[in-house]
Amino acid sequence: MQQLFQHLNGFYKLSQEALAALEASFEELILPKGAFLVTHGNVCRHMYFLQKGALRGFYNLEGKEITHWFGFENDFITSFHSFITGEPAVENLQLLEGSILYSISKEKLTGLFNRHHEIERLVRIVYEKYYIRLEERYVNAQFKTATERYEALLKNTPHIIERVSLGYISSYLGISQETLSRIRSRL
Amino acid sequence: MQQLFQHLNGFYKLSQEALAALEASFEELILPKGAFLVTHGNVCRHMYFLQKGALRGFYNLEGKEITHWFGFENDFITSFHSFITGEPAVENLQLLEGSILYSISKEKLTGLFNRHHEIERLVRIVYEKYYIRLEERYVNAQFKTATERYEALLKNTPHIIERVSLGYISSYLGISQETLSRIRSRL
DNA sequence: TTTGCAATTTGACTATTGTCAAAAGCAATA
DNA sequence: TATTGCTTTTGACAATAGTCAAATTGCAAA
Repeated sequence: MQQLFQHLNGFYKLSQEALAALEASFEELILPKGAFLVTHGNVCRHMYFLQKGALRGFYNLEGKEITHWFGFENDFITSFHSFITGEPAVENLQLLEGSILYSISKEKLTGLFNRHHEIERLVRIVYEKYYIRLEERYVNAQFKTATERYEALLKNTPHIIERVSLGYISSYLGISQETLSRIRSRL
Repeated sequence: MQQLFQHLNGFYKLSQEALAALEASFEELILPKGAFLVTHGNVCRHMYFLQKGALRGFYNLEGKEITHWFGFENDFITSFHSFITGEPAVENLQLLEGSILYSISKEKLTGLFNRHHEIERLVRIVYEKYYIRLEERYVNAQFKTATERYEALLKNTPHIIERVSLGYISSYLGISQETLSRIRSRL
């Protein structure tokens, strides 16, 4: 739990009381490679913190799996759409490695918001940061060529390339595996 | 101001006190077509609510203007990256039509957060909703073809096509103007 | 080591999109 | 009505990326 708290501290410094309340609300979760946190069609009622491990988010499009997201150490993870709206998730979240996570239900989180203004502030700040990050990914996706996107991945998140198979990465980059293979051979 | 309050009400219902505090903090802004809310290289210290009008966000890439965003009635507008981090904006925000806006400084907003937990809650909820919206745009950008992206635009936000010139729209879709013109002639 | 399977690369060809240049359409205005 | 400037369309060709199939590589189980 120390790792989670330290990470939270990077967003906003909480009081001892708030930290104690959080500590009582998170549950540790140890899951094997291949396990699913969220599956398509089901409502996702939890927010996860990934302490150790890796996972991918993917959905099905015309029979093919589209990987749209990777999560690693110190990421907050959920099907945001489902968690926020309460509607069934359109995507799946699956562990790529055996992982250690901490989970909190939406219900408990809402309760914490009511009792601790500062926890809601922390989450507001986390959303801000995640928003900016997503905006950057969006600009990358929309306005860069396949080669530029791969180069950005090499530069900004090389750990993805080291820990994830090419098939998933090419899907994540929105290009075919063959094209990615050719890009790599050219660089 | 009524329109802003009604819009906020759709996210979270504020008390009379909080509304009064907001009312005292927002400033009306009437600007002509072509005016800039934010320019590249300058820190954006305000959040805007667009009551009437339209605008685009764009940045320069290798001499070309890339339009990455449009704002219309009832949108919250800022250079999120700059507003949140305090760093200089990389993009410009320019009015496409004469517009009526309400503006609040980051400083005032932070003060409101401290005095009114419920205002911070409202903003947290707005961020959630904007996050989901951006996530959808991201998936569209990364995994759909040019034709599909244009069709999605027609279906989800037809007002954009009615009010914005093709040159901006093609840039927004991440395709050349000629390709967009050909897509339109084929449909 | 060898075998078997999955991941990755390569080849040949097709489809999509981009680029540059020219033409057509449209609207304000002199 | 003619002129001007801007937006949109069209044509010809080049570049980029996708698809399908086959070869190669890498790695783990036997």
